[in-house]
Parts: sequence; C-alpha cells; structure tokens
Amino acid sequence: MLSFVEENYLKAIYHLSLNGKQEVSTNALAEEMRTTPASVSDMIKKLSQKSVVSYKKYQGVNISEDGRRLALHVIRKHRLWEVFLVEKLNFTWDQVHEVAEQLEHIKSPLLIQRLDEFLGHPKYDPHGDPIPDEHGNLIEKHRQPLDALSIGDQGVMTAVDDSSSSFLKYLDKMEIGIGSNIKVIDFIEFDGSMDIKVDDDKTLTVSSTVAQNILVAID
Amino acid sequence: MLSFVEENYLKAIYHLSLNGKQEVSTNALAEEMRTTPASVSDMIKKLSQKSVVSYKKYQGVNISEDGRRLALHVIRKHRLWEVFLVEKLNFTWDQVHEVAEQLEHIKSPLLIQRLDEFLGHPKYDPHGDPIPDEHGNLIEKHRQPLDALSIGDQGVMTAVDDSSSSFLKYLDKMEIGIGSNIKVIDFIEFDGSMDIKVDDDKTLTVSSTVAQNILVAID
DNA sequence: ATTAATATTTAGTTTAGTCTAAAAAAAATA
DNA sequence: TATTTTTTTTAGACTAAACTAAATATTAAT
Ligand SMILES: [Mn+2]
Ligand SMILES: [Mn+2]
Ligand SMILES: [Mn+2]
Ligand SMILES: [Mn+2]
Repeated sequence: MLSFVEENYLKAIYHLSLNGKQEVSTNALAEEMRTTPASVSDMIKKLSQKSVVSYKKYQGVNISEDGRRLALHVIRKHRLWEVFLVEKLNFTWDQVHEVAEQLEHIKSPLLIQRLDEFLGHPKYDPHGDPIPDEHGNLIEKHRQPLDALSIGDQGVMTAVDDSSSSFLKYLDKMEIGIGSNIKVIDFIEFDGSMDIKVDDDKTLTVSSTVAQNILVAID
Repeated sequence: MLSFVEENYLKAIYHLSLNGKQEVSTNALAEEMRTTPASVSDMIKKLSQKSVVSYKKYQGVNISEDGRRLALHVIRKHRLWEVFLVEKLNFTWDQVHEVAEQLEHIKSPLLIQRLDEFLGHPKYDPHGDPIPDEHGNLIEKHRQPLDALSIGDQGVMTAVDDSSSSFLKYLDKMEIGIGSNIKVIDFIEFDGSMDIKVDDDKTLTVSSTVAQNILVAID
C-alpha cells in the first residue's frame, strides 16, 4: 500500500517518463514535485524497495509495470473526480484540479466503480485527457499542439496541455474550448503568434505560448 | 489549519463530551482513538496550542467554541458524503462509514456547498444522524433507545446508535430500518430482550443489545 | 492519614517526509 | 586528458505522530 505522498511521486514519475522518455532524472523529479533533489533521492530508494520503480545510483529512475499500473489507477481516479465535479456539481474546468488532487487518494474500489457507472463511463476528463479504464488501458485521442499547424490547416480542439486556472479562464474569455473548430489563418514569424478562426466565426490572435497549449486533432 | 489526524482527535473529543459530559479524560480519548494515553497527552497539548481545546494538566480536556465549530464542520462533511454514497452511488448504509472517514477530510468549501445543493440540503444521514448546517447548527430529532420503552409503547425508528456493518446488516435481514414503526409487545426480565411488532406486521424478538442501539421517537 | 491503585505525563525512540550543507560521481569543457 | 561545472547522493537535523517504559499526580481504599 502506497502513502499519498508516494502516490504523488509515482504520478510525477509516470508523467515525466512519457514526455522525456524512459529514465527520469532526480533533478527533473525534484522540480516537478517542488522539493529538493535530496528528498527525491531518499524517496526513490523507498519506491524502489516497493518495486514500483527500478533504480541504479546516478542512473535516474524507471517506472515498473506495477508502478505504471498504480500511477494509472491514481490518474483514473483524478480524472473521474474531475468529470464528477464538472458534470454533477457545476464546477468550471479551472476549478477542478486542486480538489481532484485530494480526491484521487481516497481508497475504495467500490467508490470508483460506482462513480464511473454514475458518470456513464466517461472516456475523457474536462481537459480532454483520456481516463484509463480499470486495467490501465487508455485511448489517447490524436492530439497535436496548435503551433505545429501551418497556415490553412484546421482541426478540432481535443485537449489542453496546461490545466492552470489562468490559462483555462483565458480560453473561456476567448470562447475557445474542447470541441472548438480552429483554423490557422496566419502565422507571424516574428514571435510565433497566430491568427486563428474559431468555429468559422470569430478571428483572433493567440500568442505562441497559447498555441503550444491548445491541442487539436486533424482529421 | 488542522491536519487530518488533529481533525480526528477533535471529532472524538466532541463525541465524548456529548455522552460523558464536559471534560474528556486522556484514557477515554486514547481508547476512542485506539492509541496510547501518552500519544493523547502529546496531542492535546498541540490542540490546546491551537486553542481548539482547553486543557489543564491532569484535569482532562474541554473542547472550545472554535473546536466545536471545526468538529461539527468535519461531521457535516462526513454525513453529507454518506448521503451521497447511499443516494447517488447506491451504497448500502453499512458500506458508507469507512469511505466517509476518508472523504470528510477533503478541504474545499465550494465542494461541500455544491454537494449539499446536489443532495437537496439533506437534514439527516443514512443512520438517522442530523447533518449540521454550515454554521454548526443541528436539529437533533427526538431519539430514545428502544430498551427504554415499556410494554405497549410504540414509536418510529429515527436512528441507530451503532453504525457497525454487522449491526446494520442484521437490521437489514430483520427488515427494520429508519422509519419503521416499532411497538413493544413483551419485555423479558431475565435477559432484557424484547418482543416487538414492526410496521404492524411481523413480530420478532431482539436482544437487549440490539434494543439499546435502535433509537426511536415517541410522539 | 497513609497506603495502594489508577490515571496521566514525561523521557526517550521510531518512522515518514522534509530540509541544508557537504561529499562524490558524471558530464561538459578546455 | 585534465579541469570545471552540474547532478546526485550522503550526512545530519527537524517536525508530526506514534510507541514503550518510567516518573509523577490523583483517586480510592484501608
Ligand atoms: Mn487535473
Ligand atoms: Mn484533467
Ligand atoms: Mn459514519
Ligand atoms: Mn452516519
């Protein structure tokens, strides 16, 4: 049985080993966890002891199959709770993450099974992230950062890469959300900003940073 | 801000100061918390520091007004979650307590406000216990242990005094629950057991222990 | 009012998780 | 290759919450 601190480390290791590939460095993990490399060194020894990661000194850490399963279980709970908060309790998508960080650590298989049923077995959370099933399988929808598209390309927004409240509120104000149709009208070399047309309606300019964090599917 | 361990101590102190009146002894608290008197001694110093209890050495501990408010807030959350689990997730009344023990420590004012709305501002939990409002006010329904009634008396079951799974499952099997009409047919001096008629229908015998834990309202 | 029994507190450890400072290894650079 | 820089680990301390054993205070009993 993992403590909730251990669960959080494992989640971070899982996320980092997706982006950065395989081994996760002590420093990267320390940054992600907002703690010190010394603390991380201690913790990965514990996690290694529990065989949820494998670890050789100075070689970074690799998540194990067991670890991956556990991480995905916590992520499943996190995302199901986010759906619950939005669908049933009328939270906005920028209000759910903090609360889900707490709820994801509740231990009760029955609770999650019933919550999943209650929500109608949702496949995606409010930010467009896929919800792993009880076996850890997830259907990753095609997703590409908006700033990778060229002028004339268009796609449907499927997710955000940044779930910070400030970014999500900005999108709300611009009336951009999951499902919006986005077409690239112009690309400004100078600063990487883009002119886009949303839902064949309004045209607006978004910064390079914004474009990087909007994920779209091109069909 | 209290840790979840401190919240549990405070809840226990609150409960004990209702039954046993005012001061709570170190030993009673240790037993309730399933820990040692030494640990309790340490903890009540901490709670006293945070002014949620008042405490003079060897004199037991008294909950403060602040402490009472905090305890009732945790109890409010516990009971609202129990209602949610039964009403929305189809848990049985004997399955909810353990999970609610975890959920009651989630910190989010918005969550509780919305949950309360979602549930339609329930006044009682699945065990018949009153749910404090956001200010800590609660409407204690009239409740009296069944074994205090005399032959011929009757009342409506309003709550249980023991929320253990085994007791609740027994009641389910006997088809006795909150709202059942119970009439005392006979009282056996020898062991304190009772013959009762439930809902003017079936007659059955319950032990003294069972009778103590069924709470009824006489009108 | 002493003495005995019980309740409570203190002292000293333990474990989980964190930190800073220092040592050691690995990687980068000259 | 030798040196410098960066990364990682170790050492030593700290806090929260627990425990056992010992000391002390309170209460009960003679
Ligand atoms: Mn989230
Ligand atoms: Mn999400
Ligand atoms: Mn309960
Ligand atoms: Mn209850």
